[in-house]
Amino acid sequence: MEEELIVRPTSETIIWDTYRNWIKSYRDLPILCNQWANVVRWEMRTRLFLRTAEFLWQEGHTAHATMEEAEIEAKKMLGVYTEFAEKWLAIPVYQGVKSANERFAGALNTYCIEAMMQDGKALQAGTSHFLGQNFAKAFDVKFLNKENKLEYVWATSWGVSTRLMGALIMSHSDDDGLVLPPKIAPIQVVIVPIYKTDEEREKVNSRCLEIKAQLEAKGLRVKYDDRDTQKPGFKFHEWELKGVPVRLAVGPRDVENGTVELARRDTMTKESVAFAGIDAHVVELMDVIQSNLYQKALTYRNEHTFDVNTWDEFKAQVEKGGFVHAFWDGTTETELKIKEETKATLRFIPLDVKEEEGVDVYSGKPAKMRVYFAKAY
RNA sequence: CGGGAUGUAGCGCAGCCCGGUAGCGCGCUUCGUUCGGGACGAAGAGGCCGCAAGUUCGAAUCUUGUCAUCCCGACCA
Repeated sequence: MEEELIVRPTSETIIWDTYRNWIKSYRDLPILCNQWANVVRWEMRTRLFLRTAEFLWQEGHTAHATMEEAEIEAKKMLGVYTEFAEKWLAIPVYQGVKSANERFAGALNTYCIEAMMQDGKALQAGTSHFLGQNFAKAFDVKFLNKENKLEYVWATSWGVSTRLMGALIMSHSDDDGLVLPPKIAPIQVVIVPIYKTDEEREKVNSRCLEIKAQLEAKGLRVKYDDRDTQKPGFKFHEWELKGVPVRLAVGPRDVENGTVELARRDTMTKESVAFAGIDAHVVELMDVIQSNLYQKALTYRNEHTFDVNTWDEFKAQVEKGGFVHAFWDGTTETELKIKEETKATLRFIPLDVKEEEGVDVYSGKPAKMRVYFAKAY
């Protein structure tokens, strides 16, 4: 091949090989490279969307002159991911730090956001690593600082992947299909006309077009399903399956009465609303649905997070699913034993963990904090 | 990689044990009646039975090989 093809599990080696050539002075710092790339992993067992042998992800790599600056960057990106998950995908996440055992190889700290799926299993939704000077040393990336001294750079890397699509699906969907938060729904509103005769169709059609124009003027993404080949009931189910947040149905009676039938995907409720002011009503509803989905997922997550104090409780709860919040003595040994006996992994140490006195739920040794365990994807 | 299973019409499956030249549901086509929550009736179209050998008068069915897919088993997005 003329072009070099690189198959990789992550791009650190490519990036750092390049950084060595790019970074010479403190004036070259900080530096940030962001890319979307396909990466491959050897997976014993794959899982659609959540664990695939090849996946598309976004990865960022930064290098800094100081440790502080790199730490701030790593946490900043965790914040960006948190905001995206919660505000856009409506998926509540816990922010945490991985234990030494779960840490990314080569990182000093691995920050993560962890979500709870509807089946009670945890899912890591994104990570941000504080790499310290490890990669700089491994790839010999040094710079001259203001004092004219040679120093290794401090680094971070962070990423999210198409796994987020799996998280989205598993967080909100129900037996009727996909449920999409308005902010990311490709179609936010679908309009379905109802008619029997050509005459009715004519009337209903112009009303629907009117509504569509009004909604689009407000910046909404609207689909007018005027297919004459499918009947209304069929269309209702089809758009529900695809997760469209709001459906408007307009029939002869509505045109007559100046109303529109409005159905919400998140609550599966229907109501008759006035045609006048429908645009403002729907715009407002987008926010209502967005926050309702988040709230629902948050309630679910909270109801599936349990404080546990004994080993028996621990085992029983892990079996049932959810996050288990328990004292940990801080050793890898205990962490591995717990995993061996329950298949639960230490998901994270909360970012805002508070020190408190306790005894480890497994070893009975003194513990200084509670951490989160769960079975995970 | 280890264990288990499955490949038959566009999709989901039955038939295989007890060989006789393939059937059901959905979907598709036509006509009529329907049309505010996945319509109904009637008539149709559609299949080298994963692939290759073998046994047999005859193979979707038995034998062997081969390919593919799925599920289960300790992971680092």
